[in-house]
Order: sequence, then structure tokens, then C-alpha cells
Amino acid sequence: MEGTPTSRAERRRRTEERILSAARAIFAERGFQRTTIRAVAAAAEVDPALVMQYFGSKQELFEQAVRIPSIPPLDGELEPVEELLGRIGMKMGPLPQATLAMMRSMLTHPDAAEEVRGKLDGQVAQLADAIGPDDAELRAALMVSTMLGVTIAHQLLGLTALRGASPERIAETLRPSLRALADG
Amino acid sequence: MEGTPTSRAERRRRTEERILSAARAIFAERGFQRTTIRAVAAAAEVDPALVMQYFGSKQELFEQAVRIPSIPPLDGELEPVEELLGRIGMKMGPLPQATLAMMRSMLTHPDAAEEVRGKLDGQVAQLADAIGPDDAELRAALMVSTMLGVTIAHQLLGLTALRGASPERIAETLRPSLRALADG
DNA sequence: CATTTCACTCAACAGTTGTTGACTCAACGA
DNA sequence: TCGTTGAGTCAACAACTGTTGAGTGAAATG
Repeated sequence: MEGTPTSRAERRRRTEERILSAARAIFAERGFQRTTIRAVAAAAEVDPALVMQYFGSKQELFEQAVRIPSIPPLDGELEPVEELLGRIGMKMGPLPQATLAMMRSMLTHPDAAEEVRGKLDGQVAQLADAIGPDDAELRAALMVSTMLGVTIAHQLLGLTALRGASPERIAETLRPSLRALADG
Repeated sequence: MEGTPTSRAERRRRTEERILSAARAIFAERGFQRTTIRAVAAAAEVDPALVMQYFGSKQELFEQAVRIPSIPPLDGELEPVEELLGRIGMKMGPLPQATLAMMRSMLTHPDAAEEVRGKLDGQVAQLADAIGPDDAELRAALMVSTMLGVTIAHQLLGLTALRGASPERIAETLRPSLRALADG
């Protein structure tokens, strides 16, 4: 058998992570409203009251579960267009559950909307710095919007024409489009 | 005073439309889950029970309220890219409430997701017919995804960089990007 | 060993939700 | 004029929700 490490701190750490993991999965699948504390507790094999005791409220559970991976900033080593394209899935695997949970909720949960808007605004600003001078902000915003749309259509909506396509092929086909926006 | 046309059929027609209008507005603002029959009834100045009596269930109310304006098919008179761009807001005003309601709910309400996916798949197919032969379906899907992303970022999320921009300027700036996708 | 601490459970409350059935009353048809 | 119909209301049910407080038993501490 796997060792049963019944140390208090260790047990706590593990169940807390088990709850967070279950929460991420269900938030990502159903969004904030349709996710119930009871469902998260059941998936984590814990009593619903424990979830409350650990996280205080459903809202705080959501924040904790979704906090970790912010969109990484452009590090300037690569050309911006290539860096954006890489994010479609070439260099990292599928999107982290926390990001999916955030996106899934952003249209119906005001706090998630504000969080996503802030993150995207930040990315627009970074991108605007890296591309040509004319209309930089608008063009950057459209590049980010394009990435957003492709991600939603692919990961959340499951457009038929995108379901079979590999991330590499999507990125390749999208390149001239982003390039056109980046160059003005 | 405005005439008080107390004919039975007429009264029914009017209250029914009042309910549908209120439903569209609230569904568009809050999405399916967070919209309550009571809120719709209150906005329509009617008893909640009447909404049920007329529409049977919340789900059916949603379907009726959202049914009407399907995405108009490409009519082939214009070049596809220009036709898509026109939809950003140049030729028609802001998106109809029914469409907004649909989009607002599509990430958290499975039926709305399926409906939107179907509509977008249809548009992809049409667009794929109208553009060059290589990878037509994938390129068409990316064009549609781009439109989706820009619409979400602009109308539902309110990206800062897009909030001030006029639809015409957005369409203009987006043109080379869509053109690149259309031409392969 | 005795006591305290704390991870965890049980049962319940209070509010909200979709939905229903009995009721009221003005418009309608004969 | 009178019975019928149907638009609209009222009060309530049943299920589900987030949330709470009292309790339990094993680990930590002395």
C-alpha cells in the first residue's frame, strides 16, 4: 500500500489540495453559478461543511482555485506574434483548468469578467508596446481578441472545424492574420 | 390618453411581447442561470405565475425569447470579408438582444452552447464555400472565431482598448487580418 | 496518561428558485 | 342578461442552495 502519512499538517495540506483540484475541474466544466459546494465536496470525498470551513465562501473558493496561473507576460525574447501563436498549444499543453474555469465563468460572473478584462487589458498594453506605432493599442486589442475567439471556439465551444485540427496547424494558419495586425 | 385597447387577443399579444422583451433584456444582461422568472415577471410588471402559464418553463421562455433573429446567411452579393466586417456594426446597429442573450449564456448553458455551435458551424461551411480551396474549412473557422472573439471582447467583456473605438474603425483595422485568412 | 487541539462530520436553518392549483374578474358569445 | 371563457393574481409547495453551530475522535502536547 501507499504510505498513509497521518500527520496533521500533511493531511490538511492534502485534503485542501484535493478540494481545490475538484473545484477547478467542476468550475471549468460548469462555470461559477452551476457549480455547487456540495458537488465539489462530493468530488473531493469530503463533507460540504469542510469546504466552507477551509475557504469561507463559494466566492473565496473560486478565487483560490483560479488564482494560480496568471497569463504569463510576454518576455520579449520571441517576436510577439510567434509568442502569441505558441500559446495556442504548441509549447504548453492544454490550458490549465484554472484558466478554463475563469474563461467559462467570465460571461456570467461579474468578478470573473473583471479579472479577465484586467488580464487582457494588461496583455494588450504589453503587445501595443511591442508592435508598430500607428493604432498600436487597437491593433493589439484585436490580436488579443482573435486569440480569445480562437481559444473559446476551440476549447469551450468545440467548433466542428476546429475539433480535428492540431494546435500546430491552427497556429500556422492563423499566423498571416496576426502578422497583418502586428504590421499594421 | 393613449387608447386602452382592452380586447382579449390584443391584451394577450401585448403582455406576451412585454414578457419576451423583458426576458431578452435580462437574459442578455445576466445569462440563463442568473435570470429568474421572478425578475422577468417584475420587469414585465406581471405575476411570475403568468410567465409560466404562457411559456411553460424557464427553458421554453429562453428558447422563445432568443429564437427570432438567427445569424443571417451570407447572401453572396458582397465579398465574404466585407460582409463579415459589415456585421461588426457598420450596416446594422448594435447586436439584437436575443443574440446577446445567446452569447452571454453559451459558455454555461449547454443548450445555448449547442445552438451557437450549430449556427457557427453553418457559417463556417458557407464561408468555406466562398473562399479559396486550400484548408478552406480551417481558414473559414478561424475567420468566424476571430469575429466571435472581437464581438465578445467588445460587447460582452468591454476590453478597454475597444470600448472607445467606433465599429467602423474596428472593421477597418481588422480587414487585413480577415483578408489574410480569406486568401490563404 | 491527561488534556488540548483540530480535521472532519452531522443535522439543520434560511433564503431563493422553478413550478403549481385554486381563485378573481372583466371580456365574450348566445 | 347570463353563463362561459380566459387573462391575470395569490399563496403555497418542494427542491436546492450557501452557510452555520454543535459535536466526535484521533493526533499533538505536556
